[in-house]
Amino acid sequence: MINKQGLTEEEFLKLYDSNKYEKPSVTVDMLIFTVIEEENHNYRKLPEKALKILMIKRGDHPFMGQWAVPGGFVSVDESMENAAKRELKEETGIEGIYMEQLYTWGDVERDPRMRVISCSYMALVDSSALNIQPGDDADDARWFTVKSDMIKEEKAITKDGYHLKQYIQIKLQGGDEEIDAVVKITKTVAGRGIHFEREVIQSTGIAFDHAKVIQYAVERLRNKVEYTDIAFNLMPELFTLTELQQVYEVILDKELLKANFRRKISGMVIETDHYTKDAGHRPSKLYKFNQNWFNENI
Amino acid sequence: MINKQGLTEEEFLKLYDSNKYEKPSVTVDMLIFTVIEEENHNYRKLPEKALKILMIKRGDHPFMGQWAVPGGFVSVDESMENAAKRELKEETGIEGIYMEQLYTWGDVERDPRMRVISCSYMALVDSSALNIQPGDDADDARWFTVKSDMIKEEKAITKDGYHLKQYIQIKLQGGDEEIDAVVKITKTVAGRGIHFEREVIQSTGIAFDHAKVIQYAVERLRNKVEYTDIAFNLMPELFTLTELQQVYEVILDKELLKANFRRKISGMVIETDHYTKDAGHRPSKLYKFNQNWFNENI
DNA sequence: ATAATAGTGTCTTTCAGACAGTATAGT
DNA sequence: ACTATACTGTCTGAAAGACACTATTAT
Repeated sequence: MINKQGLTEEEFLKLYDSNKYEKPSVTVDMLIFTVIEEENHNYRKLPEKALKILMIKRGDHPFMGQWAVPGGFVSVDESMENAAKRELKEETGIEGIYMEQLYTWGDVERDPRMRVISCSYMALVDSSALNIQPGDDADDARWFTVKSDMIKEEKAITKDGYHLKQYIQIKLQGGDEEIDAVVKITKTVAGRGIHFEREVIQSTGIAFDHAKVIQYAVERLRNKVEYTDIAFNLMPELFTLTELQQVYEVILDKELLKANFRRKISGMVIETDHYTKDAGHRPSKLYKFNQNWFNENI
Repeated sequence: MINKQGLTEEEFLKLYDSNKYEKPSVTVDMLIFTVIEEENHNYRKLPEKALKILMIKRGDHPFMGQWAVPGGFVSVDESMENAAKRELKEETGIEGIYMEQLYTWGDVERDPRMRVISCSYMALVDSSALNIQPGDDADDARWFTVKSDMIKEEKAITKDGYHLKQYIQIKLQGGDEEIDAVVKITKTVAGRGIHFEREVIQSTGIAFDHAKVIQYAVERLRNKVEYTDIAFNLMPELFTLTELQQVYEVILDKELLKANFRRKISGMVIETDHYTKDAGHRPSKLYKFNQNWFNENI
């Protein structure tokens, strides 16, 4: 077939100049979450758990000294998913874990160096795989406890709708570092039109716009925990139902009733013959993930 | 603050070379859906509705003569969302409608011209705004009826899990054109690892990998219709509950029971004093969208 | 009168939330 | 015996599914 300039597809492709226009840079950002047990002092009590995210201290400008989510540039000859896997491995040594694409951030002023479009991925690691090796262009890699709480909500009525503003505080705590930020989510309703906007309005120590990326990821994780089996990616091979419940509670940031929780997840797990021991109280049966749950249910 | 090379942030930014590495091109693709009434022959019967997507006939290589979703390149000085809005307006004349980001496709061989990363957006238009003007680099723009059906499902057990392959046929029909494709979705479960892959395995007349983008969008739309108010973006200002139900049915591709449907959406609508007339049967009350539904419920 | 749609009432089943109760290891 | 956890049974109310019934218009 020949086009208007009289070229075949082969000729067209040979003549095509892919550098006619200036291009943005593309990066991938990895939000790596895990749930870790905190220190325990009472031999009888079970250890508490906390949701953690891996952050890297920036060793160079811009945002030097602040903490950022690991990530890097996508080169022209690798797929975005492979770039994400490569970054994950380079910066943490972790491989073969659960990963899903979150969102692509395309604002113009995200990076003071140049125009950068960033595609964020969320990865979930089970707490047993925790050998983090900081990469080259980073001073330090560290797990931070994540807290995400709505601190204010405002509603303003307009002539044909309203604005709803939610202020969500992201608090990260890791060792001696405690950094936080506030993300403002604006929902604008006008007539039948609905529009969302997410903006970092305050940040101490969290680099770039990563506070809103983290807030988005936590929101997605909370949603998905309720209706998928995503939480099992945070569990070791064998686990007790109480441990599983703790993971749900830590993500949802609320307490659940044991009997109801067990009823709800009963189809997603398979009993084993193993038990915990030496716990200072009644031992608990160990369970494993039921791979077939999703297909039985949908 | 000074970095390892002894540069301040200002100096660093001045010296930074953003063209060290070759960059991929970035495009936005717009999946514009609407629900339109089909021709009606019986004066008494209500017209049937169909889910439609806007496609553009490619006027040049590659995929010349095939149909593609509207889209275009993101320039370095516009945000991705603005690029999406601009494309929407340029190619269709439509403005100010519902739009959400869907997914970013990052495979290496998506476009024979060069490496292209494509971010897809879904837009929903109400059926009353239908003045489509084809843009410059397109021969023709047309609404196609969308059908998405699973035609085959295979499960193969492996030593520590299984592969689940779903074959989904995308059928587009618009005027004299009838084009289709098959998308294969592979779910690989190995141990606790889960991985999804989406691949176009057959396509007649649908350009690039757009068949899988459309399949993904329809899946998302079906999900969101069930638990959000997204369907109202497809409705005119005033509508009957039967029309609303038809929109739900067309998206979900199944019939719903009237009484249950009305109970379910009762909180999302507000009664008006208006009625339909001249319909060969009992007139119907007109409703409008209840802007406050989401906030009352969450 | 009739065809076709508009609109309501209610029975049943399912599921989430709340709570009370029993069981069992280690010290 | 005591403590902290493991595990189960059941009541309640809300929501989803199924179905039967009444109401109203243009022709």
